[in-house]
Amino acid sequence: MTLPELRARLRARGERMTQPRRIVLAVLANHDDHLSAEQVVTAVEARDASIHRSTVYRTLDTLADIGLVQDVHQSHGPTLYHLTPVGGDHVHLQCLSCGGIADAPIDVLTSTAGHLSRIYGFRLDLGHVALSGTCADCRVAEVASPNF
Amino acid sequence: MTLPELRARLRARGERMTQPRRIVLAVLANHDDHLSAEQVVTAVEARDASIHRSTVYRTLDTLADIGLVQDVHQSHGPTLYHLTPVGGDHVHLQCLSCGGIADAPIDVLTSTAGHLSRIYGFRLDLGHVALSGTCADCRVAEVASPNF
DNA sequence: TTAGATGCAAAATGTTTGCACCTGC
DNA sequence: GCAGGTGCAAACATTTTGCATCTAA
Repeated sequence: MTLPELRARLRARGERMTQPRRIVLAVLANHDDHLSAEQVVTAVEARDASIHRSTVYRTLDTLADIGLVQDVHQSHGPTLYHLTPVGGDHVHLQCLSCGGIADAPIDVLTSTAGHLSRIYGFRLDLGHVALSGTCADCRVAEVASPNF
Repeated sequence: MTLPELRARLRARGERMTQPRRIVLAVLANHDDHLSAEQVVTAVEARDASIHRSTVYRTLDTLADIGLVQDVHQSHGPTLYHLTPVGGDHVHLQCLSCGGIADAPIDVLTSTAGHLSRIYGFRLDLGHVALSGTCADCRVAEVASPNF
């Protein structure tokens, strides 16, 4: 999404396009991986040192409310942020061993989502989900040196 | 699981059954819902005020390492703990609206788990998973007062 | 012009750590 | 007796908040 488009979406919600918001959006747009608030703060400060960390936190919060960014919660460590993907949501796979996060298409969860909705009335929030487990690389490493 | 059994499992790992550990286990055994470390601290202090919060954190950590307790990570808020269920793992469904956590049987995720293992080599940690979404009650509330 | 956004400092929240002392085995 | 566990105090990491000031529209 381009900055004018993002601005239009902000305005549509009665929000203003300010310098800090412009820079936060630019930072997120320049990274395809997921960033912690602290990483965003660092990247924002590199562009404009006068922008305060609390503003970055508030901005990420606002953008998440609006739906322009999504937050992912890790098992350990801080919340991560990324621009809402245009092509639709993805699921996050977090490796408890190396901490890495990989994306997977939502259809790995569609049958689960239907199941939960039908049986429990629970509407699964697909983009927000972070599934914990062990990635392929770490499984190999486990076999190589078991229990260590 | 009874205390003697828990003690045996501790000893099997070379760990000691101490007063703080006894009390933490008793507290967890007396709650079928999931408790935050802070809630465990409060309950433990009610039984023995001399037990320090850091000991509770360390104890929960140790017990989780051993596998006697499991930790669940919420979208917002602290890590929750519960005794490892004897009947096998369950999945946690967290409502982003009311914050409530409900349990569901693991089989809602078994097809997803198979899928992830086959296609991505990712081994899903079923008991650790907390799925975000909206619970049935909050969905009803949404319909009653949309966008508020 | 003015509602809403920001900068700052300070606090809140949740958790970890270093170290001297204590205790279960 | 002694390795391992505990209490304490202090640090740490992440995030939130109150308030005066500033700025986009």
